Amino acid sequence: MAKESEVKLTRFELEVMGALWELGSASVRELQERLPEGKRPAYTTVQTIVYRLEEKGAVRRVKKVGNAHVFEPVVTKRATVRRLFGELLGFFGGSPRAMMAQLVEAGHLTLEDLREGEEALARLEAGKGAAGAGTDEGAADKNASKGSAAASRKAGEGRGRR
Amino acid sequence: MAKESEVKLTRFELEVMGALWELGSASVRELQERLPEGKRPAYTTVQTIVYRLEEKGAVRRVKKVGNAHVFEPVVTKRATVRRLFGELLGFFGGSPRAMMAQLVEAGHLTLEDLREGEEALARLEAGKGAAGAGTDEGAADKNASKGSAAASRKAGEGRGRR
DNA sequence: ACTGTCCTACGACAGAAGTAGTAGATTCAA
DNA sequence: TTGAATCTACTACTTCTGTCGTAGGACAGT
Repeated sequence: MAKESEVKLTRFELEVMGALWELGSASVRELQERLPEGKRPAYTTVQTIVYRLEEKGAVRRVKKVGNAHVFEPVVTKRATVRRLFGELLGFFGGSPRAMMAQLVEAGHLTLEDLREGEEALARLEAGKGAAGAGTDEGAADKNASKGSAAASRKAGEGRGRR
Repeated sequence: MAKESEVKLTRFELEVMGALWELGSASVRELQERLPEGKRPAYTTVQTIVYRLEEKGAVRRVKKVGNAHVFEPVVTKRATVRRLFGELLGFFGGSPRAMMAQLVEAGHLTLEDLREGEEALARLEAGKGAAGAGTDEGAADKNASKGSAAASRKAGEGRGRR
């Protein structure tokens, strides 16, 4: 079985995926508008990226709103972060410890951050043993942190004609 | 001043830099041989990468051993890890905490790893206040974890004749 | 002085990535 | 039914990356 987490994404593709993970699902235009002002490419540029992401199997179109396709992530943020984290680890001989040390020394991680990690660990310990928990994976992240305002704007809003 | 940490490195370039950070300084051949067997490209391929790294200002040639140039990193591992880590953070809205949580949940970080972080932090607390500590940066990492056996092999070894 | 080995400097290329324009189909509101 | 506003599906181009090959220079040993 072709591991979905095998897909290699470029920086820009990751950028778009990031937006998509946030929105949960979105149209090309929504994704474009979600990109930081500074580096916001033309609509068709984003479209191309989305198409390529589709070819790579990282996203898929789920429905149409108005005449626009709405895309949804296929590869999870989790799986992707895993991969990227792994690459980072590579620089430390695969030792998370060595990495932690440097991150802390460089001031990227505070005591609170570490504590949070421990708490997460505790939470995990507590709520496990039940149904298939653990490394889950499988479907797109449902952890859309912010407003999952998919399909808003003008694209298919107050249209009920016919 | 042009931030040296601004240099964008590709995956493969990072791979080579990783080898160079380990060795401290090395010739093209040494770098090539340090790459994992599976994906060890031709000598000239590595050479090209090194040249491009030189153009980007990520490495520089420090001397010649025999007739081979010896390169040394200019951008630090630390600065690079910082950048990459920052990119990862981007997926979590810049919140190290959120990231820690996910990393822990995904089983990438164990309690020991977190502890190590805390210890590093403690060490930091303890040994600070003295000479220029802190976020240092500036010169190439001197933390060559393993054998900094730069310039070994045949390239300029047992050649003392004339 | 000759020769084999190892480097360096370039030059080439194919494929990936980034960036967009265009023609034609859809949709929506008058 | 018309027209403006959008989209989609291509097509195109330029850079960037990954990969090498080759010609010619340096050296070390014979």
